[in-house]
Amino acid sequence: MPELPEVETVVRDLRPALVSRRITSVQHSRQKLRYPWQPRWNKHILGMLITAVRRRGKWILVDLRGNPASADLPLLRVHLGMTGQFTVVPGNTPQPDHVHVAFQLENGQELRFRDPRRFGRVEFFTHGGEVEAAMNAALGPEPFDIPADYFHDRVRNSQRNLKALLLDQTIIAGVGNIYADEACFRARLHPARPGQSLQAKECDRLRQAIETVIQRAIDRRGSTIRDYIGGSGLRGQFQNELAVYGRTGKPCPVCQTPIACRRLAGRSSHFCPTCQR
DNA sequence: CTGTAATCCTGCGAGC
DNA sequence: TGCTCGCAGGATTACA
Repeated sequence: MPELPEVETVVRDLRPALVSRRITSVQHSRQKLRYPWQPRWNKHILGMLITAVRRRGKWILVDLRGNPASADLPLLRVHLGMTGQFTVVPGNTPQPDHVHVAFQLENGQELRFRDPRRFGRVEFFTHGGEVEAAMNAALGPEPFDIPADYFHDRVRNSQRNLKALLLDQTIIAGVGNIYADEACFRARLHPARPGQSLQAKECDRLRQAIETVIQRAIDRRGSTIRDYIGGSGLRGQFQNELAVYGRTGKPCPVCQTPIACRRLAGRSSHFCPTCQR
């Protein structure tokens, strides 16, 4: 499940391969994504130059420049959903199943969006600035610079449990099920605790744990549980270092108590009943 | 303001 | 061995 570390890895892989490249053609499958690629976007994007590849939360942003350049800031916005893969390969690489959009580049490389479960999306906007402003308004800060007083306010004034708070993209952008569970474990906090039950010290421990877990996962190129691969097709490595996620019944790495699994905020939530209070 | 659940979808693994 | 079925969950929407 691509969360911030996985998306960041894709962006870092794609950036050197895409920036300063021109899009020479586009293909899309007839199979409909949840938010389908619109065929009318093809003629807009043809010949455009890729000027930057960025990330915000779990969103991938590809900045484009038309010829002639305009003030419109055309933008390609991609979300990997559950099983999305966004990779650059040589154009003659055989097409696997479930490739929904493919962009050919002038250097013979091909940018492919593949997504077996079709939860993902690839969208084009002629006026990217407005879209990005709206997106930013709906997203909380990145995990690396969560203001302590902001986090304190959002968490300690809420009756929602920690799991729900961490999954809420308007509070922090980029955390999903895996890293929410891992952050709670690292902070030694039970994911079912209501936000308002946290002491200031605990709240800060959680904020720190989120940052640390996300950073370490980025360092290991994310977690490949099943489908995730980076922008150059490589698997992640952080799945080998997960303490609780997907480890139901296995011993806690700290105290050996079997890891428990419960549904919280509609998601399976893994935690150590002994370490996490 | 909350929480819960349905929706989209395919592949996999548990269980029989 | 082969089949069915439940589950995995990011974001959005609906509804209690």
